[in-house]
Amino acid sequence: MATNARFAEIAALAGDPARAAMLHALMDSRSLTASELAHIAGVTPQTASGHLSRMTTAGLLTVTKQGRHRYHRLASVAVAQMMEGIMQVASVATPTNRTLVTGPKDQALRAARTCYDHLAGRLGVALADGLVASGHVELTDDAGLVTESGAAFLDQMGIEISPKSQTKRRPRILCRPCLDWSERRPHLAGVVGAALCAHGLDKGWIRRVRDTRAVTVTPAGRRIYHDAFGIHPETLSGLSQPN
Amino acid sequence: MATNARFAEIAALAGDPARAAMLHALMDSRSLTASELAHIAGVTPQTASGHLSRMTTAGLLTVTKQGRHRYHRLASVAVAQMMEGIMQVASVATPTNRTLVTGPKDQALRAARTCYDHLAGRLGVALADGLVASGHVELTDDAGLVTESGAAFLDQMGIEISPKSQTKRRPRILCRPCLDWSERRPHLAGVVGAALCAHGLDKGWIRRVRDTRAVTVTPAGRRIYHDAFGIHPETLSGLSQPN
DNA sequence: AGAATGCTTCGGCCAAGACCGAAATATCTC
DNA sequence: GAGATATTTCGGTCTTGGCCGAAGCATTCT
Repeated sequence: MATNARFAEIAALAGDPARAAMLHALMDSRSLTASELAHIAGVTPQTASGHLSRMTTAGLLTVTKQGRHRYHRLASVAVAQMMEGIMQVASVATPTNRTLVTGPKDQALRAARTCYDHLAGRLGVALADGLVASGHVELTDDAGLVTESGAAFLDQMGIEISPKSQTKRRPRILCRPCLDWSERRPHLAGVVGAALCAHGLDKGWIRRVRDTRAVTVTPAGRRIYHDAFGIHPETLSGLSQPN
Repeated sequence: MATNARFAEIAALAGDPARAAMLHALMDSRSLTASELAHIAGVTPQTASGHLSRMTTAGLLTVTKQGRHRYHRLASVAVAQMMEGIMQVASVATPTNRTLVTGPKDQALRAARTCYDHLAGRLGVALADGLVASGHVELTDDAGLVTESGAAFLDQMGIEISPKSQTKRRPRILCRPCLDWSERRPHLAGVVGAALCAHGLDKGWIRRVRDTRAVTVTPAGRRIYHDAFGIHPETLSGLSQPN
């Protein structure tokens, strides 16, 4: 069975600690150089080079050469979604229920992080909750949709979610729920999730923490996320530590 | 980073050919004994035993002991969804675009198969297409929903999609799109997909092919899938070979 | 009880591959 | 062109882990 071999090949590539660390680092949907990835994975450049070339030929990564740098990024959203799936399984407690040791770095990720192109962690879940509470979004574990009021709300906020490819003049636009591995509750992915994340970064409501997927909420963000999105101040206060 | 280690552990477990074959075999959401899985994976019982115990303690599988048999099955839908994600990535052509060799067994899977709890392959996609064409379902790559007419249609067909947990009296019920790895088009998963699959098996519209995830359409199914779901007869004719 | 079946544990073999040091290629800088 | 930086290739070591044969439990059958 050829498909089985390819399945195993892909999974095995994700199954090495060094490569997994690289893939995780690329989950913020940006490009990193080979040396940066080597540093992140904690291996020498030679070793990293081997890993990267294997992942590239397997179709997990794509490379863009720029001068003497080679920028690597995930080859497709499918790769990111595959990783979400693995994280989902990895996050459930084992039968032996060993408590996962969560370092400070991990704490920051649990507070707020990007998940490829959208927001996750407590912030992501709180955003989804706020939009659901105000009737702008309907969500289940399986699917989600933006209501007409939600479409109007997002439009008013200046958040564009109707790409040119949106040929149908359907009143509601669909979004994708993504089960949060740290919170075990759904947050917003898909077109809407990506738009919310991009817009937040653009407007300075949130800011990336250097070298991680973690983000922090700025004062401006704290204000707008409370006023417009209805997120409780107590929730927000835990997401703004600069660390 | 503890989470990274666990991520790699899970992915590595799925990344071995023998284990991958076992997991694939369990994707029909039923339980198989250790020896059956050993046979499927093409390894001796001892080897299989080791694999199975590792996957069980890692939380991928659960075991139910019954007499001298041990029935193994996927521990959760999360595991099945993780595998869908990996298959998704594995199914895209590599840059070198090597054509995947598709044996007869593979052909049967491409025609119609179960994907954990719902239908996939040409049949699954055709079903989704039919429901979309008749306005009973709306689908994008990101999300899907059952329209009011769709809810009425399913109800009339005797397909129950409102579990007791459905506390809200919302008129439309949500479903989940699942990108088909062989057809590269979405089919129906989630509550609705599972209900359609279970109902079809129950009514004898489709039948499982022994020892595989493949299914075939019975004459009764051919009739109803055409009359009620609007699937083109030419599409259906290719799905009924008994083999 | 004795035999057969299903499964697991133990011990040893062996190949795959992760890793690094050294050296070779690119590319940019001065 | 010389030197610095980024990345790859080569060669070799060493650990991991998949595999099976043999033996050991557990359960069921007669």
